[in-house]
Amino acid sequence: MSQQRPLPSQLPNIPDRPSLDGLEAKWDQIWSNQGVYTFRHGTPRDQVYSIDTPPPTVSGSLHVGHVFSYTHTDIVARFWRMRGKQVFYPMGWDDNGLPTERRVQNYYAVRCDPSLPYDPTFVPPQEGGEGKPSDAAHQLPVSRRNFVELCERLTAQDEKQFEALWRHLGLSVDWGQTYQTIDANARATSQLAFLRNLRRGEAYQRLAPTLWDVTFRTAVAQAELEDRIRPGAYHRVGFERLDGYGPVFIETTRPELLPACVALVAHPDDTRYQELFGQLVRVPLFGLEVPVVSHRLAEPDKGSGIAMVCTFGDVTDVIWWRELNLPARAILGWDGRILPEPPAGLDSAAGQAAYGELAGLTAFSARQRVVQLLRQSGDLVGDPQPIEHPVKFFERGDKPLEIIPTRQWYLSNGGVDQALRQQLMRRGNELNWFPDFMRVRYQNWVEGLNSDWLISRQRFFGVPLPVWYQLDQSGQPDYDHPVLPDESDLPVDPATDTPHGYQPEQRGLPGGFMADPDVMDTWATSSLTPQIACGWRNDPALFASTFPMDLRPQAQDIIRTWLFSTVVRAHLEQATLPFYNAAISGFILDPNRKKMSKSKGNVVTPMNLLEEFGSDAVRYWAAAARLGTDAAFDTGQMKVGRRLAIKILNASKFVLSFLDGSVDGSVDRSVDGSADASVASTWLDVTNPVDLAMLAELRSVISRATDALAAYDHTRALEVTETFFWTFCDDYIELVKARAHGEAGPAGAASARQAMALALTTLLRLFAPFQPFATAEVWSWWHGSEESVHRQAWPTPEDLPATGDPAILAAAGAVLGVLRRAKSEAKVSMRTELASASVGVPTALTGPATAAKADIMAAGRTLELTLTASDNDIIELTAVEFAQT
RNA sequence: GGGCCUAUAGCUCAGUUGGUUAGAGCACCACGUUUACACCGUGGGGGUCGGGGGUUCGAGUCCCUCUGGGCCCACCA
Repeated sequence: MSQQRPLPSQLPNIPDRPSLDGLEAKWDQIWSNQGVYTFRHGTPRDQVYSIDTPPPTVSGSLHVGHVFSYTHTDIVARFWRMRGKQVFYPMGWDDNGLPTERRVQNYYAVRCDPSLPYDPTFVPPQEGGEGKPSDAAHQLPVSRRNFVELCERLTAQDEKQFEALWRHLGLSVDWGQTYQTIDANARATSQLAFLRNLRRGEAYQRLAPTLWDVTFRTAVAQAELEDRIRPGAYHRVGFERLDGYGPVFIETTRPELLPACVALVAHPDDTRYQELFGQLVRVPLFGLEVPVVSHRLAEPDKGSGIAMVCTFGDVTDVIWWRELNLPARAILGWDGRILPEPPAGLDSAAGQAAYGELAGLTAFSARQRVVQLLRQSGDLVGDPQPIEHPVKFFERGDKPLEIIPTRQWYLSNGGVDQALRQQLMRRGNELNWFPDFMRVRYQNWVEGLNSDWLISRQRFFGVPLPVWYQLDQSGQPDYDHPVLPDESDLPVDPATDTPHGYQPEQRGLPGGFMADPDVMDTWATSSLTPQIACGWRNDPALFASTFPMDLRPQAQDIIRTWLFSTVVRAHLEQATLPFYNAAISGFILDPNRKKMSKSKGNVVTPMNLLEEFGSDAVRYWAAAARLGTDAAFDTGQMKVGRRLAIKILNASKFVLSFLDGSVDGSVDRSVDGSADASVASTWLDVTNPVDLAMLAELRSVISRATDALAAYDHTRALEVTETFFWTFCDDYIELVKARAHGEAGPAGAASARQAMALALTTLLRLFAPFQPFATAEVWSWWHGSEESVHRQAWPTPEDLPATGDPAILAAAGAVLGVLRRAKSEAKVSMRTELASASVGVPTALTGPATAAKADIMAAGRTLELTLTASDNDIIELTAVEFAQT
């Protein structure tokens, strides 16, 4: 609410030499104590701006890319807060998943064994092991619950460090709103959502070929794949025809899968193989008889045009196997090694002997062995032909994925159900994308889905699937009728908790029960960050006032994972988008234009950066880069940002030095109130055309900056504000300095002082989202530290008078520039007086320039100034006379 | 194989529906101890807008094409 408050007759808080040093710690403390960023519960939805902050992975370190993108989000948060919204700006910590699991194993020298009981008195054998991974033999097995406790303990330390960095950077997060993706509420939320999915038939179990990482020994989802170019070789291998004609030659990159061969396949129109379709051929070495079949996916111009189908060499094999109803003859185990026993059907003595040569070998070694055997038998034609080809990898893995039949949980995501796919496509179109072209990434991904979302993982640290199975009298689980917990019991750990209707002693016994051994994909929890942060499960009032959220800020590389999966969950559970706007930040490139990342070893430690340049400076660098655009790591920009912050301090100090009880520079509108109708009273003193011109220009700056920020274009807002600010400092202040000192009388002084004050209060608020520390510091000189600039109302054009002609300031600046150039070319001080000067001014600018003539003469130390209309369209000096010294 | 982004001064980038002589900052050069600021100020030099073609009175901007860089997707025998 507006209150007319007497201005202090002096402003004692202004230091003689303003400095940025120490502002981060000072203001973080004050903001924290005053709760400047605290979200007010119970605020109606339309007065809330809610942000689905990306929870950083805590088992790593923050790098400069985080500083970059989180700054973008903070600018948005600060803008909307000043626009009067209650900003819901939580911070999550992603401590769920493989990175934490590995780190805890090494740090405490333990490993998770879900079959073990919980030990409440457990003490880890070691604390602080970093560096080399300790091998499994030296890791003490512990229960899942003990393991999770260790994860929580370790990540709590990381989270403190992360929070310290974010505070130093000036993120206006409400630190009372934090969550962890492995905390009890996140686990319960994740399990609850799963149970609801299960109840509606969206989650289901299948025994099916699964993309499998042999290092982590877990299934992985389509979204976690990446192609890598790897060397390989075509091996030309002959299959004996049973009709007595010569052999059929195929080319394969995976000869070790010959014992898993179930058919040969060629295109139905391929004339070369027409007579073979329906016939049997014999697999070399292994003696299996397999049919020759046809399928449209076989490409006549690839290799010999006829391929062997194995169970399973790649995803095409899976398609052929499924669509052609071929038998399964899997030979790879979970560890990626050839299974000890030959598959069904491999009956011949020679075949079994050959298989025995491979059993137990890795795929790589088996391949070499098979090549030797094929050479000996004469079935390999020529030498293998080296090629480079894309191979599917788990994005975190370093061995090629295999495809292994396993029992897994899936969540419907449009990969199978075409109607759902169309709905999700529409959700992507409903969403506002910044920049808009990122929408295409989403569309590409949804269009390319080829299976439902595989959400089960054969890992230990994660949210357990909340499922048990009853065991029949022979001890076999009944997968078709899972035993589920009550929603009120969540979170549960089926490995230690007992389902209703059973006794703990019945675990694992015939007639008893067993736990589903798996945990959920980390994205199965991360995809619920809006539901977790907004209290879907346990705080309906908060949920109502914050969901769907306003903004999802995130990186471009996880559109297919985090963004898409979040859309899926909200669509299935709430039948809405989870958020209305998505702001996609780019990557940070090092000076060689390579993506900066930890693995590339070219990362700068963020805290060092913040300490060296100052947080406002680093924020400036980040703010100067547009959403969706990769940005260069550029300390030059940080220096510029630092210069700007210092300039804000110094210019403000100068302006404030003129303020006393006669000048009301405050536009008294707190962020929680409405515009003060009496604001215009402060305009009455502003009478000089130069002052009015400056304020008119600033009105336009307010409009442009506001429009830009409302459209998530923070770079534009910063640019217009900054450009104006430097003109304000370099031209306007210089023009009116003498008048403000009273050299042109009290009315002129009052006008200049009032105009400067209005400009300053406006500029500080326009800069506040970008330079929170410098602006807070200056605001406190003026209004005391009890009142934060960060809760002031965002400026509106109506705050300032509109009667001025901006051309006056522009013309005055240009004429002043001509006088300065004359002095610069004469190599004299800017203080040097000019006895007289004549300046030719384009006709259209003579009026505006003349309106500022007195200020130009004072700023240019020119005793006699003649402004003449010129046909020329540039401003030029026509005569000058230096004063005698 | 399909698609997206990008190419403007030595560097980092603006350039909003096509419209005077393409801008800023950094860097560079010159000058200046100006009581807001030496973590400074003032002024200056510097660009055939990636190449080629086209539309237009007029193209950095629109179209075609080629090339370089970054990225996404794809069934990888």
